[in-house]
Amino acid sequence: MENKTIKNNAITRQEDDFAQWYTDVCMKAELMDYSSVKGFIIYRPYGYAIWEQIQSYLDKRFKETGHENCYMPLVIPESLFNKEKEHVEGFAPETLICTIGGKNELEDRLIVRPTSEVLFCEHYAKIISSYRDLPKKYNQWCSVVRWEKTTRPFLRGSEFLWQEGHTMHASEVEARTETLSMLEIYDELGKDLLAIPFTKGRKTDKEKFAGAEETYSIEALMPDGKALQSGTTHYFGQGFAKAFGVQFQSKEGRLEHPYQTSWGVSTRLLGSIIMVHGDDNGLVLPPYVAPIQVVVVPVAQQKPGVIPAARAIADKLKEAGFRVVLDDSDKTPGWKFADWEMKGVPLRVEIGPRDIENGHVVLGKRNTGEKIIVKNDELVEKVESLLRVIHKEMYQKAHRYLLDHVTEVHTLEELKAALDKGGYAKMMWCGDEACETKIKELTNATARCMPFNQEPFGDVCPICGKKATKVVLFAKAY
RNA sequence: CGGGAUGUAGCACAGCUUGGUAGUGCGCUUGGUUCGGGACCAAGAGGUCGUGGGUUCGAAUCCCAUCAUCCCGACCA
Repeated sequence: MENKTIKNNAITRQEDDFAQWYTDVCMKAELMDYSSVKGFIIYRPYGYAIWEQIQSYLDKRFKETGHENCYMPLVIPESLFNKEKEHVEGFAPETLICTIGGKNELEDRLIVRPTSEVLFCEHYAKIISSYRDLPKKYNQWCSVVRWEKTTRPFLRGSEFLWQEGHTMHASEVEARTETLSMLEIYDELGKDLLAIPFTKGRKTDKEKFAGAEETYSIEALMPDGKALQSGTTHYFGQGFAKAFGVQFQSKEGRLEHPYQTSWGVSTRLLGSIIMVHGDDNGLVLPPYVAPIQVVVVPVAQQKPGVIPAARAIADKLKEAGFRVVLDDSDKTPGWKFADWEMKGVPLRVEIGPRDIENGHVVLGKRNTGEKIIVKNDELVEKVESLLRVIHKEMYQKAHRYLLDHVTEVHTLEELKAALDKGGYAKMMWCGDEACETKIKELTNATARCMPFNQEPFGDVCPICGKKATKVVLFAKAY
């Protein structure tokens, strides 16, 4: 038999060129396409459908926890944007500004929102006057624009889709609780839907959001050893409220500034999913975020009875609540197998004359390649349990990788070695930004976060030798 | 924004050095045979050579500019 291992639509192998592999998957799995403007990508239906799954999970969680959706304008007058100093300095270098309306030059130029803090503040100032008006817990689903210098699909775009929650609270405690509980929801998104173990922690002052008092993040570790910041929550204190004149009268009759938070995740999550789970055959989607959970592939479909049997199986699974597609296109089965593997569909049902005769089907697991024969009357239960198993296996695989790539370091040499290996270098840190900067200069790695489980394993900062009290994770980042 | 690489049919590429009628493979269309891991035969369709300018009788080919993509560095979700 002739060796036919050369595939028509093969993608670059991960070990040959991980970055090219990533781009190949984005394109070949039909997640996105490039547009004619740098950094602005087309979210194709299959890619957008993954985002819709994330949206529907989060939207439900947000509403359950008392948040309301709204929509703010696309543009911010420059004069308004300039009110909070740190915020402006943080975002000014990457704003897109509209200077012409119709045929006239604008007096107050319009910034295409890079984030909407100032718009929410302006509005909140109008509608909040009493403690009875608090808390205000708004969220919006939208896109934002940041004029990025180098861009990559999903990971860093000039425009990206996200949700941004903006809340105002009467007390500091309540706002701080909100900041942490939204981070928790993001973490659960990883556990429930994306099969990604996130590392939760607080950002150092150097890495925090422009204008925030505290920033927290979920970080995901990619197979090339780089960390990807996948979502952030911010505690603002009263900074923005003061800058924008948001005030309320407390129960005691005092005039006070409310305490504010904001939080967001973006389509960058698609990048996390692609890299964390993907393999040399393409995308591997976690079952609960997969737009298509089961694909039914008929074999020898021209033979009488095969298509109807395949359709009956697809219908049965749809009725049971799974997201199912029947592929009765006139490609060969081998082509379909490879194609749906590229698209990362978690479970495949093969059904041909032999199966029909025996009253069973063949199930193929995308994540392991394993094939399982299942009797027709056990199919629904088996699909349900297999999706659960696949999710668990994918989470555990990613979790194992994460655990294998956290290295405790006590010296600069160990830090460098750990970063060369890839993943997080866990270090005791003195808290001085100068040491952080030095690490960046020497290794190009940044402080990803100070993880929540702070178990000191030393008391000397490897950089300056002074007393170290904080556990920090350093890594190269996307 | 600095350094490097690449833009020729939907995709992958050859042709460029030495200027002279646009090529190959895959994909696509039609018909037929096939179908348990990317099938086969036959006949077809499809390209202002990224874009703009220049040199030339003549430019995919030489020159300049510009745009895009990828990689490596400085900024971010």
